[in-house]
Amino acid sequence: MEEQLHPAPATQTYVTVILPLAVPKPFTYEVPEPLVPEADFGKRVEVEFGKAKRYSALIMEVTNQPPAAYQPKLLLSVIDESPIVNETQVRLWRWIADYYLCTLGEVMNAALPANLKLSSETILSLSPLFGQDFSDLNDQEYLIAEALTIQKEITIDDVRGILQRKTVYPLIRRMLDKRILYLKEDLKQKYKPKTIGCVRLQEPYASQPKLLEEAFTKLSRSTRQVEALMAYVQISRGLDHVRKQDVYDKAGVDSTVLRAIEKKGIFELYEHEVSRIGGYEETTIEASTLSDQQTRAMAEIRAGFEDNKPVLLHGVTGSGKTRVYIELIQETIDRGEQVLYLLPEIALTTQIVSRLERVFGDDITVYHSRLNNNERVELWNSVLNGKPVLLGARSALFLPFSKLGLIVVDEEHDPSFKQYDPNPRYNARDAAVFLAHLHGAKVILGTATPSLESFSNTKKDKYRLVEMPERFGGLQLPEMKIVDAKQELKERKLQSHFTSVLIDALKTTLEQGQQAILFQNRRGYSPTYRCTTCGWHAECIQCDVSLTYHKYHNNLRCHYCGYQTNLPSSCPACGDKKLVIKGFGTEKIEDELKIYLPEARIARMDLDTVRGKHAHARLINDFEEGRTDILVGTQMVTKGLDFEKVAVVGVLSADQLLQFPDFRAGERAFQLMLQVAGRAGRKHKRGQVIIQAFNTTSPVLREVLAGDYPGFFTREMMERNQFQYPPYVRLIRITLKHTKPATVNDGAKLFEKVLKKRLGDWAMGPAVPYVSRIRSYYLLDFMIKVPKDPKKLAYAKASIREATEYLNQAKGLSNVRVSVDVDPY
DNA sequence: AGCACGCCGACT
DNA sequence: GTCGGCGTGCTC
Repeated sequence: MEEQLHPAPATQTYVTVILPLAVPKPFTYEVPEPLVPEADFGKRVEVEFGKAKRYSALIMEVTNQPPAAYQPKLLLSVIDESPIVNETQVRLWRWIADYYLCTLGEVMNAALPANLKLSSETILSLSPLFGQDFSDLNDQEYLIAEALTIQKEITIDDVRGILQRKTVYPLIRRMLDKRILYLKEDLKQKYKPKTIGCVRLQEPYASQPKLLEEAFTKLSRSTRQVEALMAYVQISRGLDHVRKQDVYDKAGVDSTVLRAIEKKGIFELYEHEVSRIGGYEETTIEASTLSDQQTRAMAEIRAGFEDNKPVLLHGVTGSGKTRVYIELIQETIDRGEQVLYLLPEIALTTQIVSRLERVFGDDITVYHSRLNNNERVELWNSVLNGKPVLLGARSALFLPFSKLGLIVVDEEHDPSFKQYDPNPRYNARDAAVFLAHLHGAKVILGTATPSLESFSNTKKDKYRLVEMPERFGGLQLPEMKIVDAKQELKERKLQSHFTSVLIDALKTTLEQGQQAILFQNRRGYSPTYRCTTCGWHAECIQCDVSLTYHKYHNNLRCHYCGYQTNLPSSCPACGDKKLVIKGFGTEKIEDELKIYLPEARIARMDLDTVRGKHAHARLINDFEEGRTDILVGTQMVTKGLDFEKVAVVGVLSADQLLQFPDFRAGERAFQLMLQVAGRAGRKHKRGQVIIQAFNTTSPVLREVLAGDYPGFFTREMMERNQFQYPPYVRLIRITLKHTKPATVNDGAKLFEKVLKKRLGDWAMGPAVPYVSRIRSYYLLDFMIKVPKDPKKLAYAKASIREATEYLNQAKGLSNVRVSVDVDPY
């Protein structure tokens, strides 16, 4: 028997991988012999793609089947020791890619935290946590660390140069794991503890106010110290925590004074965690027993779960839905299964989170948009290791759950569960239902104002409906009032945007030491900069929209692309200097309110004022602790906030909500008004809701007034049926874009031809959208209404693909971009 | 998504 | 004569 020097391997191994790019299909690589044992599903691998690009790709399949048409490249390395995703996750990805018409790579991009997606250009720096102790490092790690002490920042390509080798990802991953390296962006978001410096009295003064006089005597040698103590006493009335800063401001002292008083045993300085622990539901949420209503709801929910149906929990604000969730979560944890609790992003910073944290302690983790990349990876791993409860916004859907038992989608109706702009344009609520199906988990969708989609699903017995119509503890629903602004205008009682009814109510509120929330929808009513002579107004140079005036920065900005410019001193069109700011934004409301209620402390909460990392929490904290009387804000004031002392809630202009040019305007208006109304009146007192409107005849207003969801549902469904809108049909919006208007037009004509040939009058368009140009791209929209039938949906999607291919094969039109939005919101 | 290849205008 | 504009097609 002759001996072979190089026995050929019996079979060659290949892997198909997803690349983190918008390439339509998976790619295949050959696995070099030594890497074969490591190459498994769900691990990342380093691959060369194109001429010199390297990416970390994800293994989808290991096979012995060589590709027929080409010779695959070799895999460079296997990055992970164990898989970072499981098969269930990838099944969800596939469903999303298929349902929402995008590539797996795009879904993967949305799903994986940035730290798990290394590429050649990724910039590395030395971790601030890593000292100068190089003794634990091996030779290669040492070389990189040394280079970083000299250069501060290097790219992964630089690492290749330093080490004189091509495969560096596994090494870099190990160094990231060991906290030697950081990715650059992490440094931008340094960890800041969520605390504010506060001051309080030490014992015995804290519990015996009578002794304060003695304290004043003790300090009498220093006037500044007396002033500080006096300031403290004045500020502290009715507050749980007094900020050092407030004492500094009021008494005109600095920290040395406070520290001196601390030394004398009177003050104590401490850091107060900025948690928004509210007063109201504390007692109800943690009550050990369920109310009758909650008990009944639990039974109905269980019955729905038994039948394997998602449950829609329709409970008015204050009915104690959270208490029910807690019960369900506890049961799930006790079974040793995981829970995913989805909330709209903005609601993640509110009281509901701290409530759940108090109940579940370390079992709960919050997945925030503000986490940095290392924290994200840590969280990813903790879910992988079986963390029981995960609270997060829509992207939390992608975390590596292994044994999910329950998904809670809170505020189910909220439009922010739908992502648009970057693919995948998925709806997290709907994807959650599918994810639950994959895990055999239960789903509960909760809201005070169900979306028409979900509610109609209960009518079709696709979902099970559970109702909680009463507020917890017999709380009364607020008194609702619609004020006719047109009438007041006639009677000359209207003061700019405020009716006399609203102003009077606010005055009473302030006199009684209560608080108020005013809601102003932002969309379409932002302040613009106009010339009074010729009517010119400032427009974005890249988008077809007016620029919005921002008082805080004193400049003009585009809300679509972020473009900003200074105020022109004279009109660019006619040269006149009579330029004015026109509009009706929250900023303007705030200013004008100060005229009518000069003594009120007013704060504004909108996209501009909550931009900073802690700004949002701070606004809420101030309001909660009584440092503000009136909170003026946009949608965000409607989300998950409960304040005890809110006596009045005002909706400044219902007209704006109702007149919005969208088939969902009525639904949105109904939801928003009821949500804001839910903020009024808590523990002791019945609240008041004042809705101002010029046109008071809309049926939606009547339904809001009566809190009549069934009436609203029936009427709205009739309209949707009449005009063929969801939930009666499925909508798909297709947007074509190009930098040249003529090119999009030509493209749209071609696209239309194919689409209409296949889809007939399901297809509508092309139409110029409301905003016709964004970031220098001209847009044209098609809308497709597909009957609710899976086969027809598949046919419609195939037709869209065909039309897109046809368009991109046409000469001169290949770079017309086509984006598809299934179930647009 | 990148990136190279390739074919037509304003410049040393 | 070349530099460079971006339209086109490909990447295992």
